[in-house]
Formats: sequence, structure tokens, C-alpha cells
Amino acid sequence: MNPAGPGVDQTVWTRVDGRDFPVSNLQKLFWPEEGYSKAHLLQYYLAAGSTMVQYLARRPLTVVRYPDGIHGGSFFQKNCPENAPDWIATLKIPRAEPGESPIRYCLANERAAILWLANQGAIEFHPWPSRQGTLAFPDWAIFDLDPAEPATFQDAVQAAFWVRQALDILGLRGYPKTSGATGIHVYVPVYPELTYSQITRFVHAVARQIQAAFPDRITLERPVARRKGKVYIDYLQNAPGKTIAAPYTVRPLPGAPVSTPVTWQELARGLLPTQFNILTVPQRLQQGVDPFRPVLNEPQSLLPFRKLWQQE
DNA sequence: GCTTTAA
DNA sequence: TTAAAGCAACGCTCA
DNA sequence: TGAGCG
Ligand SMILES: [Mn+2]
Ligand SMILES: [Mn+2]
Repeated sequence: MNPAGPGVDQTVWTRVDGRDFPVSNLQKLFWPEEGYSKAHLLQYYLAAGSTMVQYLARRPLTVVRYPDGIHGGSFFQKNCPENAPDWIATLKIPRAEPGESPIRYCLANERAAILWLANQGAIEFHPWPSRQGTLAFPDWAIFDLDPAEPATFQDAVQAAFWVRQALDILGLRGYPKTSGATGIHVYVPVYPELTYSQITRFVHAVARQIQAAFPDRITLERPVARRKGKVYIDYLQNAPGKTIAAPYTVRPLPGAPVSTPVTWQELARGLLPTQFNILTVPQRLQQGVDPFRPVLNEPQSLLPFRKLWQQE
């Protein structure tokens, strides 16, 4: 018996950028309260995928899958599924512990790979901050700004401007995006010339300066209970093996929000993270708006700031 | 969502 | 024949 | 040495 009911189709074949693959259960409700189906998810990634793929290309990818929608079970997936089509590139990476089996990551080097994974129920995409060829050297540093209750998105916005100010003093540019939840991510595009631990130390050092200047608004404390009402600068998110929600990834939250790059001007004028979702972001991209393009095209060097990243 | 393993 | 089970994990910090 | 953290 068809679990979706009689007369409801299960699988149709589609072609994306010359790749043929089946898509299933298009009518399944992934966001039941909003009435958004799996088809809405796939349509979103079809529209955003050609932009998003630039930020995923040649990066080992972890996905978070929700095969039965946001209220169903979920799981992280690092190893590329055995049944993935052979046109999806993969990269085998040995684990830190020798003797442990390597992980064969998917690489979303083309839009169709995003769509194939989304059909598997992948809602969230989490790429490494480094790329094939320079895997040990991230090409962006991230200031992950997490407001702790009762602090809000607006507090994260304030913190983002303090990050911008601190970077400006160093002559560096950062680019903000909404996390899709209540936080903000500020990306600093860099040449792949510092290791993960050096990047982490750099972000830590800048974060300490900000925390020292605004101690009642910013915290670097790990225990969640001690962050109350402040914005946590999660510099450790730059450590090896950690990932952050990709630019333009969907989040499994009410309203189907999208982690969306914004200009500093938009951030200053005021916005709600929920205004960027799977229905609105495609229109924004259609108008050619992608404030993150410099993250791809304008790497900066952190070599002059040795004091901020070298091992003490 | 799909494959593998257990009942 | 159907039903589970699996599908990640790692370095840092504080107690 | 172990638990919390993301
Ligand atoms: Mn965050
Ligand atoms: Mn975080």
C-alpha cells in the first residue's frame, strides 16, 4: 500500500544541468505548519543552487538530513552515501587517529549535487572552511556570533558591527550573513596560508579585544549558563573538523529560514532573520544580489598580524 | 531516504 | 516478510 | 580524568 495514499505519485525523474536522477515524495510536507513540501525545498535549491554552489565547491561537505521533514528524525552525514551517483565528486580524507577508516566526503561541485542531496532529505549544508588542494589551510575565518537568552538577534547585529570595527582597525574586511536562526556569521576571506589553529588563534585574539571593550555585552565563556544576555563569540568554530551552516543553506526551523548574506547597510537599517526564507531569497538572488561575492574573489592576507595568530 | 541487519 | 538500526565526532575548557 | 560544548 502506498503510504502517502492512493493516487499520489512517489517518484519522478528530473534533469538538472544535464544530470538525470529521481526525485521522490515531492508532496511530502517538510514544514507542515507553513504548508511547505519537499517540492518547495527542491525548488529553493534549484533557484539558489547556482549561487550557493560557489561557496560549496571543492569543500568537504557534511549534510544534516531530515527525510521526514523538520519534525521527523534527523542525522548528520559525512560519508557520501554509497548509492550516490558517480557524477557527484568525493574526497577521501584520513582521520586524525591512524587506523580509523577514512571519510569519503561528498563535494558539491555542481548544482545538481545539491539537488540530489536535497532529495535525500538534506536540508542543511555544512562545508569545511578549506578546499581540496589546500585542506589544511582555511580560506575564510568566521566570527560566529551567538546571542544567549535573553539577548536577541539585534544584540548579534550590534556585536557584528563591533567585529567590523575591530577588523577595520586592522585594515580587513568582513562580510555578514544571518545564520538563519538568531545569530550572525561574519566571514573574513583569506588566502589559504594559515593553519586551522592559527586562524582560530587570530579570531580568538580579535574576539578578546572586543570582549575587553564591551564586557557586559560580549562573552567568550564556554559554559552556556554563564553567557546569559550576552553575545557569545564562538571563535572555536574555526577549529578543524568544525563546520558552519553554508551561505544560502536552509534551516530546519519554523518559516524555513535561509542563512543569507546581507550588506552592512541592510544590517544597519534593521532586518529580521525570518524575512529571508525559501520563498523570498530566490527573488533576492534573481535581482543579482549576492553580498558575499567578495568572499570568493577578494581574499586577504593575515600574515602581517603575526602577533595575533602565532603560538605564544 | 535508503541500505543493511535482525527478528 | 517486516522492523529496526545506521547514517558524526573532536578538540578545547572547566570541574 | 571526565563532562559540556557546538
Ligand atoms: Mn552560530
Ligand atoms: Mn556557535
